[in-house]
Amino acid sequence: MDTLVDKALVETVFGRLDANTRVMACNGHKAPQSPGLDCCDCEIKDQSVCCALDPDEFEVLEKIGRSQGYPAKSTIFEQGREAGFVYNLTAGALRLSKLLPDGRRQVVGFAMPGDFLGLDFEPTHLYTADALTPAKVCQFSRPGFSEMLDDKPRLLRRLMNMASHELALAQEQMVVLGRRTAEEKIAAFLVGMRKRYGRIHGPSVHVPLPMTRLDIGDYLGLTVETVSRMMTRMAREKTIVIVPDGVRLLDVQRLERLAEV
Amino acid sequence: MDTLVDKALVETVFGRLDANTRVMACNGHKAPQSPGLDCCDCEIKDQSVCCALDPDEFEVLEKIGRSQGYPAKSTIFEQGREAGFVYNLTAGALRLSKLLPDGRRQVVGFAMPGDFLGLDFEPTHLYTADALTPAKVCQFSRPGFSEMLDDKPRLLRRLMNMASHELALAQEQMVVLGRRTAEEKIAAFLVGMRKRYGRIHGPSVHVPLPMTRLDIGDYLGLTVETVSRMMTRMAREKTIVIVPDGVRLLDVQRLERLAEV
DNA sequence: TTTTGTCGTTGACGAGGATCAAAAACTTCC
DNA sequence: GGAAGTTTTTGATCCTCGTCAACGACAAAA
Repeated sequence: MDTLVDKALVETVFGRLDANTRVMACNGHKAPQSPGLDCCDCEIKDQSVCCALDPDEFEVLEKIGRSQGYPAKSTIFEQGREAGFVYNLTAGALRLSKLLPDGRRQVVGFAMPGDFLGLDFEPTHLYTADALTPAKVCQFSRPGFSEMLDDKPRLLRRLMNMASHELALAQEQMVVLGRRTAEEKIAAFLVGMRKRYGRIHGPSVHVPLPMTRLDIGDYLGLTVETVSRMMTRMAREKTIVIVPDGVRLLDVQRLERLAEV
Repeated sequence: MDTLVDKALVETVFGRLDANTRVMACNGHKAPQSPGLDCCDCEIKDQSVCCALDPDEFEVLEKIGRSQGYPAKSTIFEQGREAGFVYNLTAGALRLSKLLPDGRRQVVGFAMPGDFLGLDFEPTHLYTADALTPAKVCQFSRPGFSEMLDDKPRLLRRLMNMASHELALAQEQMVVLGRRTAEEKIAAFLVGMRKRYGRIHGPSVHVPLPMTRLDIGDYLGLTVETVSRMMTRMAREKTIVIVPDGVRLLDVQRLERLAEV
């Protein structure tokens, strides 16, 4: 089973790293030719798990990992297939979804840069990960990564914290799915997305939505039509503005009131 | 945020322990007078996390932990309150629930003997844990337990696996909440409870239900009335029989078809 | 340019489950 | 044993959201 962790949490967990640490990590080794890791160019290296490592530990990581790009709409891994890797998303956005035999679908999450997938070590993937935008990941072979975990308890401890934070988010999503109205679901979704983007690009009322209305519906337990209706209603009521590729939040307070715990 | 782990998983993770290990753990120390741990009498000591420890490690555990009984309907800990302990349920059943400000409630899980709560280290509890039956827990102070984790990577590794298994269950519950009909939800619930009891007491078509219909409704995102109606309908259709304190499953195949992934 | 496909929006209608109300069954406690 | 409270069941009615259908906007392909 795969685990997804939040970049902002990584930061919390590891503490913001100073420039020194970063340079050490980057200078501690020669960037290998492709395939291999390309960490000096990594957009999020100062926030990802990697920065928890000493230079020598970093060298091990590099041996078992490599950078990999995926075009939009491509599949990183598929539900039911053998799980060979652990992934750290460094750019782009992913949709994580579970499919029922009759075609019904539940989106269990959206991954953003800094998120980690596959921290569990189930033999097969329990959901499918598709790229919503062109995406870049660092991928590590499971046996190698697992061995490394046994060797680096500090790293393991942090991943543990990330996993339990992920569980907290999943339980919060249960409340949304089980006990909230369509309007509240949309509000909770928009506020949640804003929060996640805020951690990466700083707070803003502009919320990019790389996923379709269908994806949002499958995430919130609604149909496309209901998602569309609710969003146009919110736009009519001047709570949001629908813009290409996302929304602009006009009345954040109202949305937060609708979404409040 | 609190983590709940499945006893059967512990067993999987640790491997079934041989009698030798058990005796060692139990003999490795003198059982302290109350308050303190009372491990020699523990019903599930051969399956709980404790058995992952050497005798000397066990001694540390005993220093920071103590056994504690809770009567039915009492609260072990409450959403929003400061989280001072980590809990290992050794007897009874708990309801784990989140409350919205307006009174709506979502049950995020039911804990059974062997389950672990509070593995995360959030400052406050994110849900309330109430005893459905008289319950017994081993509770450990967080600072002490945390220190121990830093010291025992093998223990940490196992707890990590338990946490990510818990996340997998949470994601499966998202599918139930978001994409299943009332009938399918009940079927999934009954099949799931049967599976959990089966791991503790061996497979049986008799499934005890220590929670009320209201609890079940709050777990599945339904009202009491719908839960009651669906269960009586299943009884009318000879799929189940409703007995005092639970149900007897007559047509497991049909239930599993309704609940299938 | 036209064609084709995907995605988003809107409307009409209906069903599944919620809500409201009340009685029955079961517990708990004098 | 009876009284009071809780839990479960059942019925009648309502309403939110799903379903079905059609159209418009937009992008990529021909």
